[in-house]
Amino acid sequence: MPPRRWPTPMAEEILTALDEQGYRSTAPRRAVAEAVAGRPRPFSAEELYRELPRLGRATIYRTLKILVDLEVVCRVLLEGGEMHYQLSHRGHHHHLLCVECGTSQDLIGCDVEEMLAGASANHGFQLSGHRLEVYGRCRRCTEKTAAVT
Amino acid sequence: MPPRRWPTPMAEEILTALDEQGYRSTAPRRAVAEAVAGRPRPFSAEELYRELPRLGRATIYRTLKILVDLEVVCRVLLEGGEMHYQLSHRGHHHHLLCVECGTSQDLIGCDVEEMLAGASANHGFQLSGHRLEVYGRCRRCTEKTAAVT
DNA sequence: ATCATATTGATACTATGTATCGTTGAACGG
DNA sequence: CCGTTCAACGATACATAGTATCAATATGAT
Repeated sequence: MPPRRWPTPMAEEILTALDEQGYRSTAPRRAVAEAVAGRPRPFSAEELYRELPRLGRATIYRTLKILVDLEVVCRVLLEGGEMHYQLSHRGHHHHLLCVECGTSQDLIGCDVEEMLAGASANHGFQLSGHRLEVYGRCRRCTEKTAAVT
Repeated sequence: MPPRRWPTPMAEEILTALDEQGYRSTAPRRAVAEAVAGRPRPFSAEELYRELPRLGRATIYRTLKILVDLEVVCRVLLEGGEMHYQLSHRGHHHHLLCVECGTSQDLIGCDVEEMLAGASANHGFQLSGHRLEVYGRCRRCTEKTAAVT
Protein backbone atom coordinates (compact mmCIF):
# COMPACT_ATOMS: atom_id res chain seq x y z
CA MET A 1 0.00 0.00 0.00
CA PRO A 2 1.50 3.33 -1.05
CA PRO A 3 1.95 5.91 1.70
CA ARG A 4 -0.96 8.31 1.95
CA ARG A 5 -0.22 11.54 0.14
CA TRP A 6 -0.66 14.85 1.88
CA PRO A 7 -2.29 17.08 0.98
CA THR A 8 -4.80 15.33 -1.19
CA PRO A 9 -5.40 16.82 -4.66
CA MET A 10 -9.06 17.38 -3.85
CA ALA A 11 -8.17 19.10 -0.59
CA GLU A 12 -5.82 21.35 -2.51
CA GLU A 13 -8.64 22.38 -4.81
CA ILE A 14 -10.67 23.38 -1.79
CA LEU A 15 -7.82 25.38 -0.32
CA THR A 16 -7.26 27.07 -3.65
CA ALA A 17 -10.91 28.06 -3.80
CA LEU A 18 -10.62 29.58 -0.32
CA ASP A 19 -7.44 31.41 -1.26
CA GLU A 20 -9.01 32.81 -4.41
CA GLN A 21 -11.73 34.40 -2.34
CA GLY A 22 -9.24 35.99 -0.01
CA TYR A 23 -9.70 33.60 2.89
CA ARG A 24 -6.58 32.94 4.90
CA SER A 25 -4.91 29.57 4.89
CA THR A 26 -5.03 28.25 8.42
CA ALA A 27 -4.38 24.90 10.02
CA PRO A 28 -8.06 24.38 10.92
CA ARG A 29 -9.14 25.07 7.37
CA ARG A 30 -6.55 22.71 5.99
CA ALA A 31 -7.77 20.03 8.38
CA VAL A 32 -11.38 20.55 7.34
CA ALA A 33 -10.44 20.51 3.68
CA GLU A 34 -8.65 17.19 4.12
CA ALA A 35 -11.51 15.68 6.06
CA VAL A 36 -14.16 16.87 3.63
CA ALA A 37 -12.16 15.71 0.62
CA GLY A 38 -11.67 12.28 2.13
CA ARG A 39 -15.29 11.54 2.89
CA PRO A 40 -17.01 9.18 0.47
CA ARG A 41 -20.53 10.11 1.45
CA PRO A 42 -22.56 12.89 3.03
CA PHE A 43 -21.64 13.63 6.63
CA SER A 44 -23.00 15.79 9.38
CA ALA A 45 -21.17 18.74 10.87
CA GLU A 46 -21.07 16.96 14.21
CA GLU A 47 -19.42 13.90 12.67
CA LEU A 48 -16.77 16.16 11.25
CA TYR A 49 -16.37 17.73 14.66
CA ARG A 50 -15.92 14.34 16.27
CA GLU A 51 -13.32 13.49 13.67
CA LEU A 52 -11.45 16.73 14.31
CA PRO A 53 -11.78 17.17 18.06
CA ARG A 54 -8.93 19.63 18.25
CA LEU A 55 -10.96 22.18 16.31
CA GLY A 56 -13.70 24.20 17.93
CA ARG A 57 -17.26 23.42 16.99
CA ALA A 58 -17.82 26.97 15.82
CA THR A 59 -14.87 26.65 13.47
CA ILE A 60 -16.33 23.54 11.93
CA TYR A 61 -19.65 25.24 11.27
CA ARG A 62 -18.04 28.46 10.11
CA THR A 63 -15.78 26.68 7.69
CA LEU A 64 -18.57 24.52 6.31
CA LYS A 65 -20.65 27.64 5.78
CA ILE A 66 -17.88 29.27 3.80
CA LEU A 67 -17.41 26.15 1.70
CA VAL A 68 -21.13 26.02 1.01
CA ASP A 69 -21.06 29.66 -0.06
CA LEU A 70 -18.19 28.88 -2.40
CA GLU A 71 -20.21 25.95 -3.75
CA VAL A 72 -17.33 23.66 -2.94
CA VAL A 73 -19.59 21.80 -0.55
CA CYS A 74 -23.32 21.38 -0.76
CA ARG A 75 -25.92 20.66 1.86
CA VAL A 76 -28.12 17.61 1.46
CA LEU A 77 -31.19 16.94 3.52
CA LEU A 78 -31.68 13.33 4.58
CA GLU A 79 -35.06 11.68 4.71
CA GLY A 80 -35.27 12.03 8.47
CA GLY A 81 -34.58 15.74 8.27
CA GLU A 82 -30.89 15.66 9.26
CA MET A 83 -28.70 18.07 7.36
CA HIS A 84 -25.57 16.61 5.85
CA TYR A 85 -22.72 18.05 3.84
CA GLN A 86 -20.92 16.79 0.82
CA LEU A 87 -18.28 17.69 -1.72
CA SER A 88 -20.10 19.42 -4.51
CA HIS A 89 -19.77 19.39 -8.20
CA ARG A 90 -20.47 23.03 -8.74
CA GLY A 91 -23.74 24.50 -9.86
CA HIS A 92 -27.29 23.74 -8.87
CA HIS A 93 -28.13 20.07 -8.94
CA HIS A 94 -30.03 17.45 -7.01
CA HIS A 95 -29.12 14.24 -5.25
CA LEU A 96 -30.17 10.65 -5.36
CA LEU A 97 -29.65 9.60 -1.76
CA CYS A 98 -29.39 5.91 -0.98
CA VAL A 99 -31.26 5.26 2.24
CA GLU A 100 -29.36 2.00 2.69
CA CYS A 101 -25.68 2.80 2.25
CA GLY A 102 -25.94 6.55 2.57
CA THR A 103 -24.16 7.35 -0.68
CA SER A 104 -25.25 10.14 -2.93
CA GLN A 105 -25.11 10.59 -6.66
CA ASP A 106 -26.01 13.59 -8.71
CA LEU A 107 -29.26 13.44 -10.55
CA ILE A 108 -28.83 14.23 -14.20
CA GLY A 109 -31.30 14.41 -17.01
CA CYS A 110 -34.15 15.75 -14.92
CA ASP A 111 -35.40 19.16 -15.80
CA VAL A 112 -37.31 20.03 -12.70
CA GLU A 113 -36.54 23.70 -13.14
CA GLU A 114 -38.43 23.97 -16.39
CA MET A 115 -41.41 22.08 -15.12
CA LEU A 116 -41.56 24.17 -11.96
CA ALA A 117 -41.32 27.37 -13.94
CA GLY A 118 -44.41 26.42 -15.93
CA ALA A 119 -46.43 25.23 -12.98
CA SER A 120 -45.49 28.24 -10.85
CA ALA A 121 -46.51 30.65 -13.58
CA ASN A 122 -49.95 29.08 -13.64
CA HIS A 123 -50.27 29.90 -9.96
CA GLY A 124 -49.10 33.48 -10.43
CA PHE A 125 -46.12 32.52 -8.34
CA GLN A 126 -42.78 34.20 -8.93
CA LEU A 127 -40.28 31.38 -8.55
CA SER A 128 -37.03 32.16 -6.81
CA GLY A 129 -35.67 28.80 -5.76
CA HIS A 130 -36.42 25.26 -4.78
CA ARG A 131 -35.05 22.27 -2.96
CA LEU A 132 -35.37 18.72 -4.20
CA GLU A 133 -33.99 15.60 -2.60
CA VAL A 134 -34.63 12.11 -3.90
CA TYR A 135 -34.54 9.03 -1.69
CA GLY A 136 -34.29 5.37 -2.58
CA ARG A 137 -31.74 2.63 -3.07
CA CYS A 138 -28.73 2.84 -5.31
CA ARG A 139 -27.89 0.23 -7.92
CA ARG A 140 -25.33 -1.51 -5.74
CA CYS A 141 -27.68 -1.91 -2.81
CA THR A 142 -30.47 -3.15 -5.03
CA GLU A 143 -28.22 -5.73 -6.62
CA LYS A 144 -26.85 -6.85 -3.29
CA THR A 145 -30.32 -7.71 -2.03
CA ALA A 146 -31.29 -9.36 -5.29
CA ALA A 147 -28.24 -11.63 -5.03
CA VAL A 148 -29.07 -12.73 -1.49
CA THR A 149 -32.70 -13.55 -2.29
CA MET B 1 -68.96 40.41 14.67
CA PRO B 2 -70.46 36.98 15.38
CA PRO B 3 -69.17 35.21 18.48
CA ARG B 4 -66.35 32.81 17.75
CA ARG B 5 -67.64 29.29 17.48
CA TRP B 6 -66.06 26.52 19.49
CA PRO B 7 -64.96 24.04 18.45
CA THR B 8 -64.13 25.06 14.93
CA PRO B 9 -65.32 22.72 12.15
CA MET B 10 -61.75 22.16 10.99
CA ALA B 11 -60.63 21.37 14.53
CA GLU B 12 -63.45 18.86 14.79
CA GLU B 13 -62.21 17.12 11.68
CA ILE B 14 -58.80 16.78 13.28
CA LEU B 15 -60.28 15.39 16.48
CA THR B 16 -62.39 12.96 14.51
CA ALA B 17 -59.30 11.75 12.67
CA LEU B 18 -57.59 11.17 16.00
CA ASP B 19 -60.59 9.35 17.40
CA GLU B 20 -60.85 7.12 14.34
CA GLN B 21 -57.32 5.92 14.93
CA GLY B 22 -58.04 5.12 18.55
CA TYR B 23 -56.30 8.12 20.06
CA ARG B 24 -57.91 9.47 23.20
CA SER B 25 -59.61 12.81 23.27
CA THR B 26 -57.74 14.96 25.76
CA ALA B 27 -57.72 18.62 26.60
CA PRO B 28 -54.18 19.14 25.21
CA ARG B 29 -55.10 17.51 21.92
CA ARG B 30 -58.21 19.62 21.63
CA ALA B 31 -56.14 22.72 22.26
CA VAL B 32 -53.60 21.74 19.61
CA ALA B 33 -56.35 20.93 17.14
CA GLU B 34 -57.88 24.36 17.65
CA ALA B 35 -54.56 26.12 17.32
CA VAL B 36 -53.53 24.21 14.22
CA ALA B 37 -56.91 24.71 12.58
CA GLY B 38 -56.79 28.41 13.22
CA ARG B 39 -53.39 29.11 11.72
CA PRO B 40 -53.42 30.68 8.27
CA ARG B 41 -49.83 29.81 7.41
CA PRO B 42 -47.06 27.37 8.28
CA PHE B 43 -45.89 27.61 11.87
CA SER B 44 -43.10 26.11 13.91
CA ALA B 45 -43.62 23.74 16.82
CA GLU B 46 -42.10 26.31 19.16
CA GLU B 47 -44.54 28.99 18.03
CA LEU B 48 -47.33 26.61 18.85
CA TYR B 49 -45.75 25.96 22.21
CA ARG B 50 -45.53 29.66 22.94
CA GLU B 51 -49.18 30.01 22.01
CA LEU B 52 -50.16 27.16 24.32
CA PRO B 53 -47.84 27.63 27.29
CA ARG B 54 -49.94 25.48 29.55
CA LEU B 55 -49.05 22.40 27.53
CA GLY B 56 -45.73 20.65 27.87
CA ARG B 57 -43.28 20.98 25.03
CA ALA B 58 -43.15 17.21 24.62
CA THR B 59 -46.90 17.13 24.21
CA ILE B 60 -46.74 19.68 21.41
CA TYR B 61 -44.15 17.66 19.54
CA ARG B 62 -45.86 14.35 20.23
CA THR B 63 -49.20 15.62 19.03
CA LEU B 64 -47.75 17.19 15.91
CA LYS B 65 -46.02 13.92 15.12
CA ILE B 66 -49.28 12.03 15.37
CA LEU B 67 -51.03 14.56 13.18
CA VAL B 68 -48.29 14.28 10.60
CA ASP B 69 -48.61 10.49 10.66
CA LEU B 70 -52.36 10.85 10.11
CA GLU B 71 -51.62 13.22 7.22
CA VAL B 72 -53.79 15.83 8.86
CA VAL B 73 -50.77 18.06 9.13
CA CYS B 74 -47.76 18.18 6.85
CA ARG B 75 -44.23 19.36 7.43
CA VAL B 76 -42.83 22.06 5.19
CA LEU B 77 -39.20 23.02 5.08
CA LEU B 78 -38.51 26.73 4.80
CA GLU B 79 -35.71 28.13 2.71
CA GLY B 80 -33.51 28.71 5.75
CA GLY B 81 -33.92 25.11 6.87
CA GLU B 82 -36.52 25.70 9.60
CA MET B 83 -39.19 23.02 9.81
CA HIS B 84 -42.75 24.27 9.89
CA TYR B 85 -46.10 22.57 10.11
CA GLN B 86 -49.32 23.18 8.32
CA LEU B 87 -52.82 21.84 7.89
CA SER B 88 -52.64 19.35 5.07
CA HIS B 89 -54.88 18.50 2.23
CA ARG B 90 -54.29 14.81 2.31
CA GLY B 91 -52.02 12.91 0.00
CA HIS B 92 -48.58 13.65 -1.30
CA HIS B 93 -48.17 17.14 -2.67
CA HIS B 94 -45.72 20.02 -2.75
CA HIS B 95 -45.80 23.61 -1.61
CA LEU B 96 -45.23 26.99 -3.13
CA LEU B 97 -43.85 28.92 -0.18
CA CYS B 98 -43.92 32.68 -0.31
CA VAL B 99 -40.69 33.98 1.17
CA GLU B 100 -42.30 37.37 1.75
CA CYS B 101 -45.59 36.74 3.53
CA GLY B 102 -44.94 33.16 4.58
CA THR B 103 -48.08 31.71 3.07
CA SER B 104 -48.14 28.39 1.34
CA GLN B 105 -50.20 27.07 -1.51
CA ASP B 106 -50.30 23.59 -2.92
CA LEU B 107 -48.55 23.08 -6.19
CA ILE B 108 -50.77 21.45 -8.74
CA GLY B 109 -50.19 20.43 -12.30
CA CYS B 110 -46.58 19.44 -11.77
CA ASP B 111 -45.73 15.84 -12.34
CA VAL B 112 -42.40 15.62 -10.63
CA GLU B 113 -43.02 12.01 -9.68
CA GLU B 114 -43.12 10.82 -13.25
CA MET B 115 -40.08 12.76 -14.26
CA LEU B 116 -38.13 11.50 -11.27
CA ALA B 117 -39.17 7.94 -11.97
CA GLY B 118 -37.69 8.14 -15.45
CA ALA B 119 -34.48 9.87 -14.43
CA SER B 120 -33.96 7.54 -11.47
CA ALA B 121 -34.37 4.48 -13.61
CA ASN B 122 -31.60 5.71 -15.87
CA HIS B 123 -29.33 5.79 -12.86
CA GLY B 124 -30.33 2.29 -11.74
CA PHE B 125 -31.81 3.97 -8.70
CA GLN B 126 -34.82 2.44 -7.01
CA LEU B 127 -36.94 5.45 -6.07
CA SER B 128 -38.70 5.36 -2.74
CA GLY B 129 -39.52 8.98 -1.99
CA HIS B 130 -38.59 12.57 -2.44
CA ARG B 131 -38.99 16.01 -0.97
CA LEU B 132 -39.63 19.11 -3.00
CA GLU B 133 -40.17 22.63 -1.72
CA VAL B 134 -40.57 25.63 -3.96
CA TYR B 135 -39.71 29.17 -2.86
CA GLY B 136 -40.68 32.49 -4.33
CA ARG B 137 -43.29 35.20 -4.04
CA CYS B 138 -47.00 34.65 -4.22
CA ARG B 139 -49.29 36.59 -6.52
CA ARG B 140 -50.44 38.96 -3.81
CA CYS B 141 -46.93 39.92 -2.78
CA THR B 142 -45.85 40.40 -6.37
CA GLU B 143 -48.80 42.65 -7.09
CA LYS B 144 -48.30 44.63 -3.92
CA THR B 145 -44.75 45.56 -4.95
CA ALA B 146 -45.78 46.31 -8.52
CA ALA B 147 -48.42 48.75 -7.23
CA VAL B 148 -45.93 50.60 -5.05
CA THR B 149 -43.37 51.00 -7.81
C1' DA C 1 10.04 42.20 13.03
C1' DT C 2 5.83 44.65 13.34
C1' DC C 3 1.18 45.32 12.98
C1' DA C 4 -3.71 45.30 11.58
C1' DT C 5 -7.15 42.22 11.38
C1' DA C 6 -8.95 37.74 10.13
C1' DT C 7 -9.54 33.71 12.50
C1' DT C 8 -9.91 30.78 16.36
C1' DG C 9 -11.94 28.30 20.31
C1' DA C 10 -14.54 28.67 24.60
C1' DT C 11 -18.73 29.54 26.04
C1' DA C 12 -23.34 30.55 26.09
C1' DC C 13 -27.63 30.58 23.83
C1' DT C 14 -31.53 29.37 20.49
C1' DA C 15 -34.08 26.01 17.99
C1' DT C 16 -35.75 21.45 17.22
C1' DG C 17 -36.45 17.49 18.56
C1' DT C 18 -36.36 12.58 21.48
C1' DA C 19 -36.15 9.61 25.88
C1' DT C 20 -37.40 8.82 30.55
C1' DC C 21 -40.33 8.60 34.21
C1' DG C 22 -43.54 9.49 37.92
C1' DT C 23 -48.31 11.30 37.86
C1' DT C 24 -52.89 12.08 35.93
C1' DG C 25 -57.03 11.22 33.71
C1' DA C 26 -60.04 8.85 29.76
C1' DA C 27 -62.52 5.15 28.64
C1' DC C 28 -64.63 1.06 29.76
C1' DG C 29 -66.72 -2.59 32.54
C1' DG C 30 -69.37 -3.56 36.27
C1' DC D 1 -71.35 5.89 39.79
C1' DC D 2 -67.17 3.69 40.92
C1' DG D 3 -62.84 1.46 40.12
C1' DT D 4 -59.27 -0.05 37.20
C1' DT D 5 -55.98 0.25 33.64
C1' DC D 6 -53.26 1.97 30.40
C1' DA D 7 -52.75 6.01 27.34
C1' DA D 8 -51.31 10.39 27.76
C1' DC D 9 -49.25 14.19 30.25
C1' DG D 10 -45.65 17.43 31.87
C1' DA D 11 -41.12 17.99 33.81
C1' DT D 12 -36.79 17.21 32.96
C1' DA D 13 -32.73 15.81 30.88
C1' DC D 14 -30.36 14.93 26.79
C1' DA D 15 -28.97 15.13 21.68
C1' DT D 16 -28.33 17.52 17.50
C1' DA D 17 -27.80 21.66 14.75
C1' DG D 18 -26.59 25.82 14.50
C1' DT D 19 -25.48 31.22 15.80
C1' DA D 20 -23.47 35.06 18.73
C1' DT D 21 -19.91 36.95 21.58
C1' DC D 22 -15.45 37.93 22.78
C1' DA D 23 -10.75 37.64 24.38
C1' DA D 24 -6.61 35.47 22.57
C1' DT D 25 -3.94 34.21 18.63
C1' DA D 26 -1.96 33.57 14.09
C1' DT D 27 -1.73 35.24 9.21
C1' DG D 28 -0.10 37.86 5.61
C1' DA D 29 1.41 42.25 4.21
C1' DT D 30 4.76 45.73 5.02
